[in-house]
Amino acid sequence: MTRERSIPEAALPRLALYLRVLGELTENGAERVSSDELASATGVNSAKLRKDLSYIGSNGTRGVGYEIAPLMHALEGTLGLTQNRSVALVGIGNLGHALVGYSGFAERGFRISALFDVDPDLVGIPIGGIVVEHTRRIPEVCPERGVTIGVVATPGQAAQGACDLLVDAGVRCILNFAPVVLQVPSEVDVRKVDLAVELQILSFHASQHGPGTLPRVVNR
Amino acid sequence: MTRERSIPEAALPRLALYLRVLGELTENGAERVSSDELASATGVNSAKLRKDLSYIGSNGTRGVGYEIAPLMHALEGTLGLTQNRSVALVGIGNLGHALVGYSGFAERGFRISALFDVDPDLVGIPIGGIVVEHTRRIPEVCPERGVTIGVVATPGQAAQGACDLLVDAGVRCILNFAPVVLQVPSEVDVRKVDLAVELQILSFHASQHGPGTLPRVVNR
DNA sequence: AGCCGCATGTGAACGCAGGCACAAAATAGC
DNA sequence: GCTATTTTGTGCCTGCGTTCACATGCGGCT
Ligand SMILES: NC(=O)c1ccc[n+]([C@@H]2O[C@H](COP(=O)([O-])OP(=O)(O)OC[C@H]3O[C@@H](n4cnc5c(N)ncnc54)[C@H](O)[C@@H]3O)[C@@H](O)[C@H]2O)c1
Ligand SMILES: NC(=O)c1ccc[n+]([C@@H]2O[C@H](COP(=O)([O-])OP(=O)(O)OC[C@H]3O[C@@H](n4cnc5c(N)ncnc54)[C@H](O)[C@@H]3O)[C@@H](O)[C@H]2O)c1
Repeated sequence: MTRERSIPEAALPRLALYLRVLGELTENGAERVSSDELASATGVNSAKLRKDLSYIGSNGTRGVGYEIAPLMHALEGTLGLTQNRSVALVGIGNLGHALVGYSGFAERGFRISALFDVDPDLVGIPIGGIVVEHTRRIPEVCPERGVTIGVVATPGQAAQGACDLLVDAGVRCILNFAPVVLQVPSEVDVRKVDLAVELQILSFHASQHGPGTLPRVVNR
Repeated sequence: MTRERSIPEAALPRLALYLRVLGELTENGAERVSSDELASATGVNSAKLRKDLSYIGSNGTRGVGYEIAPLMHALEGTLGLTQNRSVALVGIGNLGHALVGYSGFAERGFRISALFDVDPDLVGIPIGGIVVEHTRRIPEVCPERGVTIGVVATPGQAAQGACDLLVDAGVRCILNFAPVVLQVPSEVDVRKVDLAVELQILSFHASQHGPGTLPRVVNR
């Protein structure tokens, strides 16, 4: 097995993107694709795309292109999607409910298998087919259900505590929606999604675009 | 006014992070902060932090540190947060509802001022105090309400259409939650939040961490 | 008033990522 | 079987971002 030790971090989101677009192409009946086609469908430079694919082994045929099915398989293998990933969600509020109801996770092989909250009105009732457990049961329930990834969607001040419990439970990958910087041991990987930050970056660009950009009516 | 033309793109999320943490420090009664303190609170290298702050002008005092209040003001000015930003949200489903109810936007000066959907059960009823309009009214309503930023939270196949309407309405900044690559004119700035991609990146790291990482029960 | 210590601001080196352009390989056609 | 065509795979260069290390400048102390 060629365990390539060096896939650039910057390539990972693109690999996931290729995988999704390839899935769409398959639905349209395609079996092969060239790097130029896939590049324009994903908005990625074709040379960069080929280099990305080369990180996971040479799956293409020169003069022809890439066979979609094995390429998708290789991508799934690289991203670790062959083993169904089990996800625990902590904090079943507005955002948590939306995440539970989101079909996009299951489609990519992620199964939400445990829900946690501290609200007595929530604990014990099923949401999306899964009974909400009390947060204190994280260290017990997560190993039972083979949880690999933890999602933190609690209010900010509760996030570090939730994170600590997940880490205690052996979870080494955490996706954090709370607007706090989580402190974790070095072996734990945290990714943060901060929507306010996204808006602030857009706001910066809005300021730059037109210096006096106040939204003006489109002339038609 | 020193309009520094060159703030690295990579620094922007950090600037937003500094701003939030400085706000927390203010709540705790702090008035000054050193680059080392702020660096450890944000998890950023202190030299990088100082360089980031230098992009928006020299707000520090050597031997002392940074005065928090003026620094926050400078950050807000740079990020364009002094003018209250008006946000339109298209697609009021599970995710859309969560976004409407999210207080974190208002806290940072973003006001959701228009909601759009095509569902006849939604159009006309108020959600979070704002009446949902039909999507076709985007080009009319957005300029009226001074919308600067559009958020797309429709299903994938509707996202491009929603995006086009926003662009027609003069919106130049778009935050996209749908799992599609939006096509926009070059003057429009799109940021994408794809939760499935985040999970896939975590999944990759989980595969790398322990080669045979199947979640094992914590020994206690 | 002058000196000392301390934190900022930044020059310079390094490393990573992106993109061009071409060589290598495989197929199709003659 | 040989050549032409097409598309992959990649070497090399360029530019950006990060980090180190230190000079700079300011406040406090005597
Ligand atoms: N709603 C959004 O659109 C949105 C967007 C971006 C970020 N966020 C962030 O996501 C987090 C959740 O947002 P929300 O809108 O769902 O908030 P919410 O208040 O609706 O839900 C929070 C949930 O967490 C639970 N909770 C509280 N303390 C807990 C603890 N110690 N352990 C476990 N669960 C606990 C609460 O019972 C509640 O169910 C917040 O940090 C918020 O800043 C939300
Ligand atoms: N729910 C989540 O946690 C989550 C997470 C990540 C990404 N997403 C993405 O966000 C988007 C919305 O997710 P959701 O769970 O809210 O879906 P949803 O089905 O609950 O809501 C979609 C909403 O969009 C509306 N809509 C449909 N066509 C429209 C159109 N042409 N114009 C305007 N509105 C239209 C529908 O009426 C509905 O209200 C999807 O693309 C989804 O992939 C959702």
